[in-house]
Amino acid sequence: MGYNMDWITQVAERLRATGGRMTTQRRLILETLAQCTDHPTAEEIYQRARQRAPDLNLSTVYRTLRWLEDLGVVGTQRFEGERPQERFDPAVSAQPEHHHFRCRLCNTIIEFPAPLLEVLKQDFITHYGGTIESASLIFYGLCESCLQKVETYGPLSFNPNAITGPHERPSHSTGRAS
Amino acid sequence: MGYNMDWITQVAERLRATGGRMTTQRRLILETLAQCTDHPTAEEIYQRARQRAPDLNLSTVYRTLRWLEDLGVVGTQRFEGERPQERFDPAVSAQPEHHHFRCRLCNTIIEFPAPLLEVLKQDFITHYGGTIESASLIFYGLCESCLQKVETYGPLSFNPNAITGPHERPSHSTGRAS
DNA sequence: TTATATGCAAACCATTTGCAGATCT
DNA sequence: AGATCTGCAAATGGTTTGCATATAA
Repeated sequence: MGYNMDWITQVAERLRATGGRMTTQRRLILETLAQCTDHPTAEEIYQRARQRAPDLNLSTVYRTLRWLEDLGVVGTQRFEGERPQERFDPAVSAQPEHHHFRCRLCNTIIEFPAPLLEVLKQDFITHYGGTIESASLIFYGLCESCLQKVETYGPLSFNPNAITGPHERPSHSTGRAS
Repeated sequence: MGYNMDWITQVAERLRATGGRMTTQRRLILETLAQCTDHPTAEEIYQRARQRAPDLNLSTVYRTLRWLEDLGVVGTQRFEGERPQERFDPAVSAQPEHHHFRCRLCNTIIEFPAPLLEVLKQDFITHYGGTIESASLIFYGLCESCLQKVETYGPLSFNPNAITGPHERPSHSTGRAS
């Protein structure tokens, strides 16, 4: 390996500086995060990391992620239209203020900068006073590629990465159905 | 009563138009929602409504809220820094595109319009293509009133409406603490 | 009369936590 | 050695669901 080694080293330093210890599991989770190009759930991180250390435990993953969150190394967000679990974003450390677009069909997430948001914040403060410390902006829609497909093939159900299961609320049945 | 009767009647019509029935419980929940000036959780709606009908059940509240959500009558959002439960927003029907500011201290939520967001959407599409169907924008910070208090009395812990309990993650202990 | 809704209790799932044993320094 | 972690299992809390009964149309 050697990918992003600087990043891991930096995190390890911050860790030690706050009285923490670098363990095998933490290094593994960090390496797993460093390889992410997406926004995985805790479970996904767990599955990926576990391939290299089968006795890794999910609660260790959670604890490590919370610790990284406190350190400002990962961000978290929840997206609509899927199970209400958290997704973790290893990109915050590199680009503190970025926002998210999520494709309704293929679930791809695009990160984008939004410098214009500052104007919106200022607008808000002008009207309502107070201060703004952070902002979350999420766009939902169709990514370019899915848009093309829909335009070509029509709006059929095309959802390769759909996460299925409870909490999806397909039709919240209210009792005996017809 | 008589407050917002139009609104309830309108919802009832939409309901019947889709093969649903207007029941005592649904009317009660609608009336409770009509009186909301905040963004209550399902549990809060349940507690308020239950004062008039003690045998109302929480699952009925959930089912009714989901149905209203599908009808576009209530919106839902989750805010950071509190238990990860949904909050319901009866104001969507009146102002389809509004956004939220949440005060970190008193938890007040301010709804605001953001017409400038259209520019941001256009910006995004210019860079990445695709389409945007909806957007969620949340500002976190201090409302004017809390800002004043902090400026006057200093940044002590002032949190009258704080929701306390698990899921708050005060310090995610990783084992025996010092 | 009969499809639809309710209450209840149980299930579900994401996340957290207590504790005994393992590990870093 | 001694504080800090990990794995495990159990608890927690929000939300959903199956089913028998009640109710609106």
